[in-house]
Formats: sequence, structure tokens, C-alpha cells
Amino acid sequence: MARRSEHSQEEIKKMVLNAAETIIIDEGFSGLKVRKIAIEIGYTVGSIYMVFDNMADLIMQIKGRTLDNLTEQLNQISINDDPAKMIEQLASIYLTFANQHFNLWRMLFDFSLIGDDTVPDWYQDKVDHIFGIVELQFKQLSASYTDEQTKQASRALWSGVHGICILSSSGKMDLLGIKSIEETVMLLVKNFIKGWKL
Amino acid sequence: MARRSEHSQEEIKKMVLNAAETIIIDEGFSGLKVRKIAIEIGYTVGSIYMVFDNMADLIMQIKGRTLDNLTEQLNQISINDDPAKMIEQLASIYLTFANQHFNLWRMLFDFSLIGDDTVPDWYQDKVDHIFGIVELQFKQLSASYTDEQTKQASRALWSGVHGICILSSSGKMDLLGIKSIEETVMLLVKNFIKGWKL
DNA sequence: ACCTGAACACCGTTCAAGT
DNA sequence: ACCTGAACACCGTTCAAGT
Repeated sequence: MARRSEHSQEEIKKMVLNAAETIIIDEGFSGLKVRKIAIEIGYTVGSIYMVFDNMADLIMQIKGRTLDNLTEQLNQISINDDPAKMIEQLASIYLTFANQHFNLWRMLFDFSLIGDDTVPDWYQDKVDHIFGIVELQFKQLSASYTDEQTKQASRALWSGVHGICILSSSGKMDLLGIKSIEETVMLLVKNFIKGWKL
Repeated sequence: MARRSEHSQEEIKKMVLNAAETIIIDEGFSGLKVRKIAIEIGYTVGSIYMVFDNMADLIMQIKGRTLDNLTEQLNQISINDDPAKMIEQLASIYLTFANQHFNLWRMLFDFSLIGDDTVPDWYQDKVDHIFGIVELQFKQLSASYTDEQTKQASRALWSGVHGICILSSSGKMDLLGIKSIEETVMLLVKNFIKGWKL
């Protein structure tokens, strides 16, 4: 065998990523294996290494797609005159995303996957862009702060919202209930903004 | 060979945990291997399975010790009349701990280690106890809230502090600088408390 | 009873060999 | 040039066999 040319390299790349995502969604990250992906797309393991450097590379690409998906969701935000309401909405969208794409979202913050994965620039840019979406709303909130202060405040609150999502997800998501988590997120957002405004 | 009885089971258990911690500190979690631990303590792999069910069990024990260590640090807090100051102090201790025991701290929130690790009760108790330390200070802050509201507020803020530590650690710890991270943590704490108090 | 170490199943990764 | 699949190194885990 060999030399089939049924799919272009680019097509195989997408097939691999799609198959990998499905596996992660269904079985969690620990269920992701090269051989399983190969079977799924009808190729052998060697072919996967034609289009990806290694597993670390493949994982990074998946994380990139997850960030793109999240960005798209955040951009679905409906316009509101009150920037505080928009920040609350962003937080709500984030929480919903974390729940709907739980296994993929979880992967974004797993760093034991590889020892010293130095984050590539294109990936960091995607992360920064998401922070930028929140920052934009913070600018509308109070014009009397410097850009640096606004940036720090938006980072503080957004990291905080993320922290609630993460800690809630590990162990007690079901016990507290997702409704209660949304309340907790809103509590953080509202009180922080109340303290920060003016 | 076999049958040495140079150490009791309990001694071997501690030797394994100590060796494992040293490896994690020096090389990160991804450097932790059964065979490496065995060599380090002068036994063979089989002996490790005499005192631990498996790697998941061993990891849980290490995480437990890390939580104990953290609790000890948080209890070093110096008494202050202003509960807000004490909460700030707790946040500062947490950030310091995350930095000083980076690899061990990071492990606490890695869930890809095993597929579905159901958290044991004794472990969840340790986590709850840490939340309890913060909650106690929140009670002093405002007596006009219900216990449920106090609990939710302390969870919201503490999760938020944790979120800043986590997101800062992934990628940009050096760029922003630890000094700046402490500032960001304090910004979150102060503004949240300002918004919540009364 | 305590401990060994060979064996097993299962990984990611490589690369000579086919078409 | 594209793809295969056997081979390699390296995991965690088990367990019959020694003392």
C-alpha cells in the first residue's frame, strides 16, 4: 500500500483535529491516543506525524480552535447601554461555554501535558484578544482611570470569574449546582464593579 | 533477595512521598515516574505498590500534603483588628505559596492525571477547611449578611484570587512580574470588599 | 510476610520499505 | 511524494518466585 492521495495534507489535518476533538468531548483528554485518532480517520499513525510535529503540537492546535470558538461566543454579546451589564453578560457567556464544552475548556489550563511547553505567539495573541474584549467594556465603565489601570482591573475581574468556574468545576459542580455558580460569578462581578467604579 | 524489613510499611510510605515530592519540585509533575521513585528510595517498583494502590493514589496523597502545608501557612496570619486587612494578608500568603511551591501547587488543579478521579472525602474536607479560614474573616467583615451569603461571598473572592494566580502563572508570570500580580490580587480583594461591605 | 524483577499491555515516535 | 506498519523506547501495573 501507500500513496493514496485521497486527501490533501490540509484535509488530513482537519480530519485529525475533528476526530481528536470528538474523542476529547466523548472520553475526556485522557482518552486521546494517536492510534485511536488514526483508526477514526482511516489512516495509520505515521500519517498523523506527516501533518503534526507531535502530540504537543496537535494539542496546541486544538486549544487554538477552542479559543477561537470561545471568542466567537463572546462576540455574540448583545449591545447594552450599561457597560456593567455587558461585563455581566460576558461572564455569563464564559460560564456557559465552560459547561457546554467542558472537556475542551478544561484542556486550556492543563499544563502537565508537556513539561515546558513554551506558548507560541499565535496562541498568546488569541488569549490576549479575549482579555481585550473585556478590557473594552471596562474602558466604557470609567474614563477617569489610566489605560494601565483599566487593563489591570479587567484582568483582575476576568481572572476572578475564571477562578470561580475552575474551582466550581473541580469536585462540586453538581453539588452547588450551576445556577448557584452563576450567582456567585455575578456576585463577584457586581461587587467588584461597585467598588471600582467612579 | 527479598524480605529485608529494614523499614516499616509506614516508613516506606513516607520515603516514597518524600522522594516523589522532590522529583516534582525539581523536574515538574511530568518527571514523576514509578521507576525513578524506586531507584531514589533504594527499593524496586513492586514495593511501591505494597504501600500505594496505584499512581493516582500516590498523587492524591501528595496533593493532601500540599494542602496541609498551605493550611499551615495560612494559619501563620498575624492578628489584625481590620478583617479586610486579614483577608488581604491571606491572599498574599496564598500567592506566595503558589510561587514558592509552584510545581506542587500546580498539581492541585490538574485533572487530566486520571480520567474520572472522584475526590475522596478526606481530601474534600481539607479543601473545605481552607475555604473556611477565609469565610471566618468574612463573618467579621459584615454581620448583616446571612451565613449563606457570607459563604458565597468568601468563595467568590477566594476563587477569584486563585484565578489570578492560575492565569498569571500560565505564560506570563515573568512578563508581568510577581510584584504586579500581587497588585492585581489586592485590587480584586479591595474592590470586592468595598462593594460588598455594609 | 516482605520484596524482587521479569513480564505484560499500552503508550508516543521513528523510519526503512513499499507504491 | 505519500503512506504503511513494524520496531523502539518508555510507561504503569501485576504476580509468580524467591528468602
